[in-house]
Amino acid sequence: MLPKGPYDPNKTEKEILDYWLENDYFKPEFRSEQKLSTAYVEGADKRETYTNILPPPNANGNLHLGHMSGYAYQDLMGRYNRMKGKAVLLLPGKDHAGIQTEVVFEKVLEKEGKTKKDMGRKKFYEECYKFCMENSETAREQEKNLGLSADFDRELFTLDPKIVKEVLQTFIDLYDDGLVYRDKRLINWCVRCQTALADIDTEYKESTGKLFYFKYGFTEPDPYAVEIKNKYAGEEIEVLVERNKGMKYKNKEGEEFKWEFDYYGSIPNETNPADNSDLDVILIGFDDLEVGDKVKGKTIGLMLRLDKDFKLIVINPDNSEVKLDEELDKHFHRFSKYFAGVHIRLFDEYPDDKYYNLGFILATTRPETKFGDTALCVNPKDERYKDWVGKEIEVQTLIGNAKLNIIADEIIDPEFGTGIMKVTPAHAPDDWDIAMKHPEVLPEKQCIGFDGKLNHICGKYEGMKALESRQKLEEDMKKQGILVNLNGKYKNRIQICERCKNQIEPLISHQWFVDTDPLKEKAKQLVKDDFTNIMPEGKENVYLNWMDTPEDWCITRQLWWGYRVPVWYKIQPKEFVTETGEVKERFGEDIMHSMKDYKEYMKVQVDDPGDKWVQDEDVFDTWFSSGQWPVVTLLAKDGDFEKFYPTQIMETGWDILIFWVTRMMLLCPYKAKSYLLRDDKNLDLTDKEITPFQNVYLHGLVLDREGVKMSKSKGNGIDPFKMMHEFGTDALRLSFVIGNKVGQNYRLYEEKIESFRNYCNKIWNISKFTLMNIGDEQVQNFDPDEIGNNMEKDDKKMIKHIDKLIENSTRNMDNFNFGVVAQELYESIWHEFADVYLETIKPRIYTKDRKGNPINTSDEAQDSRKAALWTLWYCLDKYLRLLHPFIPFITEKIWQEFPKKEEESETLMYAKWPN
RNA sequence: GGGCGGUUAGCUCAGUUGGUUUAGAGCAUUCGCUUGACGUGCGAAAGGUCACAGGUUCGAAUCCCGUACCGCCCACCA
Repeated sequence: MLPKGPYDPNKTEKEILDYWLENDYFKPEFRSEQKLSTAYVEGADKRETYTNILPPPNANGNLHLGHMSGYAYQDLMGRYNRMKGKAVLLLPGKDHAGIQTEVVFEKVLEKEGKTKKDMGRKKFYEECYKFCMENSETAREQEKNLGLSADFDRELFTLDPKIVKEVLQTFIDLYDDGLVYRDKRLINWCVRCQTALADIDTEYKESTGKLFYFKYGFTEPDPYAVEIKNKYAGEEIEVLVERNKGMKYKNKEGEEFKWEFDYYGSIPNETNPADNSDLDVILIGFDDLEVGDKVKGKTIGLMLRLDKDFKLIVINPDNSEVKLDEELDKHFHRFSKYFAGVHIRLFDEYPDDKYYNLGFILATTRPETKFGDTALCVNPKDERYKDWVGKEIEVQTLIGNAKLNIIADEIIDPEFGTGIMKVTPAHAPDDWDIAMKHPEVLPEKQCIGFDGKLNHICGKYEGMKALESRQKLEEDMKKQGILVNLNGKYKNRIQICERCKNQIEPLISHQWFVDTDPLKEKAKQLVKDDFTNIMPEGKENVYLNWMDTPEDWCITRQLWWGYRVPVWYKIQPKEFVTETGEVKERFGEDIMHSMKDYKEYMKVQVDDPGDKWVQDEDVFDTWFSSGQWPVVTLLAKDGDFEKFYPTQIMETGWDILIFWVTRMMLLCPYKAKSYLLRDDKNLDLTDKEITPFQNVYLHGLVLDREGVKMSKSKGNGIDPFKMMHEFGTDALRLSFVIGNKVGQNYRLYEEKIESFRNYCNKIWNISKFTLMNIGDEQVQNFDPDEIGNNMEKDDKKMIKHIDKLIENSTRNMDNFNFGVVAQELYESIWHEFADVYLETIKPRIYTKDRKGNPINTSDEAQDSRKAALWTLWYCLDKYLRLLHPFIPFITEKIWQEFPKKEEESETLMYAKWPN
């Protein structure tokens, strides 16, 4: 008998959980003596295995709703497969989560007034390990409370010695196979975290900044420009209006465009000292002019162009309305778009000859990287700069003169800025690529250090933080006449660290990289050939697209928390920047070695080679280890790999498809292969044997009521444990699943969970009603044939309905349509079974009327009653089985009281899925 | 710039290889109900041109083409 009153989840769950755990039901090795149990095995266990290596949550904090929703899916699939007769292994774990944990733990230390540096590497590692172990314990309890039927004795931490051993071995294998290498390269550097980051560990943020147009002016003033300046500065002159609005020009592609300007003229009867033609004049502040008019104005400045076609700027002194800044800005942009190196000098602002030099105008958002420029680059098709390509120029900078090559590359967009770019290979990814393509461009001239400050090659700016120096540079460039224009509201996107949100500084440094090309090929093919199937289907494209990006994977991080790289150097390598900004690494005798030469100074092995050898300071990217998770977890216990690999499913959120699933698909097939070939190099392995999982099920993210992703910082999260306490774990689990489909985000709020609490209570009451009416009857032992003969129309209809439901449910479970299954069950049990069937049979099953007089006493009525009771029993039996994967606690509790055949499984967990 | 998803009742969402039905559920709304499992309930009601426009079909929310709007991911912006 079930207790009276509404369903009490808190009490029941504890009782049922203990029951499950005490009996080792969560272990794949569980065997039962009961013949109807799916764990009943005669002789050796030859049950098919079903394995799900669970995504390990980060060991640095509490579990949240997102974790819980994943567990709900993982567990329901596990329980379903258990009921289908498979030996089910759900293998739990906890992730050390490298950089994230280091950041979190540093904050913990900060509160205690301690720092990482004070503690030292060893102590820090130990303390952080302890911190993670404590958190893991809490998380483990929470996982258990959710009813997650995982084998907790097999739980692993990513820094567990057994795991570490295998992860390091993978690195060594990759090295031996030439798939990892050490290289000096431009990487994303987080100045706050003091580590390199892979592209994927960075984000972009919208920002409004300044776009600086500055001049790389030639070292000598242009004599003609000086001559014009000296002749006309401040003069009143008469100008002949030459042309009017709408003159047509041809642009660099040969297309005609309309060059709109206001007024334009020439100085009659004068000789241009530059080339003996009339000197062109830009007129500002004159109205309604006609060609042929003569006007008087004051010369206020000179527009200089790289091709020496100078233009004098003349303003109408009588027009007080003219806004000079706007007018000049307009002209600057018009001219710079079509002509090389246009800039404007105002006679009174720039009286000295030295300002009248020619030079290139460049646009940049990061003037502080100027000191690292090693070339100028233009588009090869750009007519404006064609003649300059291949030449070397000497230009003025804020800290002295510099020589720069002018090169051409398709990557340059002629439309951007002035169509000419400064190449700063040590501080910008595109520039680095250009330097790699053009051997004449020096790639390494670093002017910003790992501390994010300008270094010694920046002269008086040394020691300033990159961002701080920008203001100072702006002032100085203005003072020296180098800044020719400034767009103060330029919108761009800045790259930031995913973890700490500080701006990324691209820097050159030595790191270890995985040559991903061959691994990506394999990973792509495994999915294309359906050895691994990704759900939802649409995400397969995302996966394949990522596999097509050619970039190698930077796997070293300059942290303390993680797997220390198993590489030893003869003398500790230390990066430094030479007098000229070149990045070097100190190896023994201060020599830069090629990769081949490295080997003399470097050993890749786990054990310490002894004196004079120092271990690499770096640790591996956390994804390098979690990317091997399905293999290394199974290698931790003897025989597991052989038994459980490849696994059947990887269930995780779609948001980490790129982060994690891709990495597993890169490393697991490789790792599985290299493990299997350890003893027998000639083994012939099939793709089916090495792929880590047959299916990838990507669940949606949990959103709040408004459709916004739940997060700590927004404070819109729901505490799953509060929900479990208030409404029951089954209700919470159901709320993740019901009416939801693969890959789709879904909104969650209390009322939803509450409604499933009500549903559980309904099931409770239906069961109470059923058991109460069955009473002492041995329904389970009734002869179905005899009952069939006595059945009435309602019974048959109900049986037919439930048979159809079973068929649908099984098909949908197999097709991963769990939301549909749960919803159909919901509607069936409530609106068919309870609302209709239960009500119609009441008159048949009661033995007494309202007054207590016996009824239904005739043989015929008794037969009919038995048929109804049997049907009740039959249906509830099926419902309990079908519902169990979704709401395990309440169904198990009812199952315990439910009339069962003698050989039936004692636990619903191993009761057969109906068919 | 490349890709993906969504658009169905007031709100949140299902709709399972096109057809069992008048397109369903939950929440909210209205009316009624101490009916012997359940008020965490029961009975009833109201609420939808399935984004828009075309096509395929005996038949379309479902398949195809296009449009609009919303959301997301990736790449790039000197």
